[in-house]
Amino acid sequence: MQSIERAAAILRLLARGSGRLGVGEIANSLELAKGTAHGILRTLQGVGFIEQDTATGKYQLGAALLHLGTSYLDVNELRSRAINWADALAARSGEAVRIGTPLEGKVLVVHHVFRPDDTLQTLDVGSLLPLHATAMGKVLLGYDADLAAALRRAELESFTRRTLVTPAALTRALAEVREAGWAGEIQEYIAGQASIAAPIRGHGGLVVGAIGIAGAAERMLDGKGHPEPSLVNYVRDAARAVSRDLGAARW
Amino acid sequence: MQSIERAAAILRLLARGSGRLGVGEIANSLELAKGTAHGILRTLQGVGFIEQDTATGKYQLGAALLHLGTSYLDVNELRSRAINWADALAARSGEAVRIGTPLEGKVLVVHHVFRPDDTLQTLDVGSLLPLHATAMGKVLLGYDADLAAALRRAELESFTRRTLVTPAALTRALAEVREAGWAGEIQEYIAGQASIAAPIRGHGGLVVGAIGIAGAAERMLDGKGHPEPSLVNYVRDAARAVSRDLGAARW
DNA sequence: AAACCTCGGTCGACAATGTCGAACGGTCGG
DNA sequence: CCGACCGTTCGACATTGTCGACCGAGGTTT
Repeated sequence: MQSIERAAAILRLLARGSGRLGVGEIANSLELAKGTAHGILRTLQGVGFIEQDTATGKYQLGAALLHLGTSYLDVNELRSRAINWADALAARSGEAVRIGTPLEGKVLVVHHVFRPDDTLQTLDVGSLLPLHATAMGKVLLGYDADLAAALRRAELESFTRRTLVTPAALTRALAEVREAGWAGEIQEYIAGQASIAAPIRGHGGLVVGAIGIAGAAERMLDGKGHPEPSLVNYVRDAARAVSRDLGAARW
Repeated sequence: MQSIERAAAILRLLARGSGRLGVGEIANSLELAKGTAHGILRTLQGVGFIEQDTATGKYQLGAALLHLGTSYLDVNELRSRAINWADALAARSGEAVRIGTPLEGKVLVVHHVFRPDDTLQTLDVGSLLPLHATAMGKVLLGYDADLAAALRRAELESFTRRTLVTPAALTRALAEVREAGWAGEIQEYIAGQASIAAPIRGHGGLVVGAIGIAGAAERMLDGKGHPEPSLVNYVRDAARAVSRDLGAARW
């Protein structure tokens, strides 16, 4: 059903570009005839998925998507089961908690609990984080061979001096994740920040997501520069609890 | 482009039903052949807009929609311009602030600032509120004749004893809104709650949204049971400020 | 001020594409 | 064990989306 696929590609393009795009730019990016692109755009506008700036004639994402997106949150079982455990984990660890699931070669944040007592934070439910530079991403990569294989074909973007950018380093890290049953990340995504995450398993023991905490490196690490063991245990306990709620038998 | 329209109808259906639906149910609701519905569903699944429960075979909304929805928030000019004024309004009024825009005969909440000092609230960005039972909705209806005409063909749902359910009462209320330049609502949506809202105007003075506060009726009303004048002024000032930011010349 | 370019939008002919209904195989309930 | 129901597959048909050339408006350059 190629017209729907093309429509989806247009929406993804508009979401990535973070701005307004014209018919010509869209048709060019997707290698479509201008007329074809125009037809799809007009239909998407009709259903409210995109809006057109009356002044410039350019297109941007539409309001109907916001409602669909939050409706997804209501239905998402991973999120609804994890929500209580996430609050508890935030209270025990004193750090911000996130729950993520893979999407388009990134980690989609489906839930986010702010760090207790710190009010100036922005909610990043719906944002996409890199797979190779976050603890949640490493967990998902470690337990999903397809995901790891897909990433190996792409270039590993560097965010800080400590980001793992070579496939060899990443492969080694993922093996450690599988052995340990959890993942850590120290200043590989944001300088001064570290994170810890563990896998959430669904029905048959399959990893469907990850739960993790993130915060200032000095709070997350012990004297030897490793992730604080007590925090690791909090995260692993939370992950196991959520997995149990989801029906994963013996994890 | 009917296949895209049908795909959008399926997504709306899944968002409304707040649960998983089977191929048969979807095909029935939309009066499609089962085979046709299946084709669209499989494509939507391919692009991540829906997911299929492996156990029951039923379909639900997918993760890609969450990212698109939050991407919409990033590009929405109404929201980005209003965000600072909304914080100020919340601080001055001491109440929760919402910004809304019309969508599918409802009010879509595009921004929400919690009431200061009260932490136990749920973020309802992305939710849909009724047009006829909220102050924001009345504002949008008062300044958009098409919207009001569309609602007149539908039944007015009753939420509390005070909800306006007759077209005559609503028409009268909307006339008052236009005359006063703001709208109030007292226990018409949720018992014990009241709200005040004012219109936000875009470029040519056209009303593109509404900003309002909502809270416990005893805090929102003066001795005579009317919306507290000082709060009304705070809301109107905020609405004017946002309108100015959006380029509305002399409002 | 006139010529030019770029942009979003329109149109009509062609065929690729999505539609439909019937048939298949699985599971669940009686 | 039978029957009903479900998601899925398949192939023939024609509807529907695709394409590229053309149009007119707005802005820029000459």
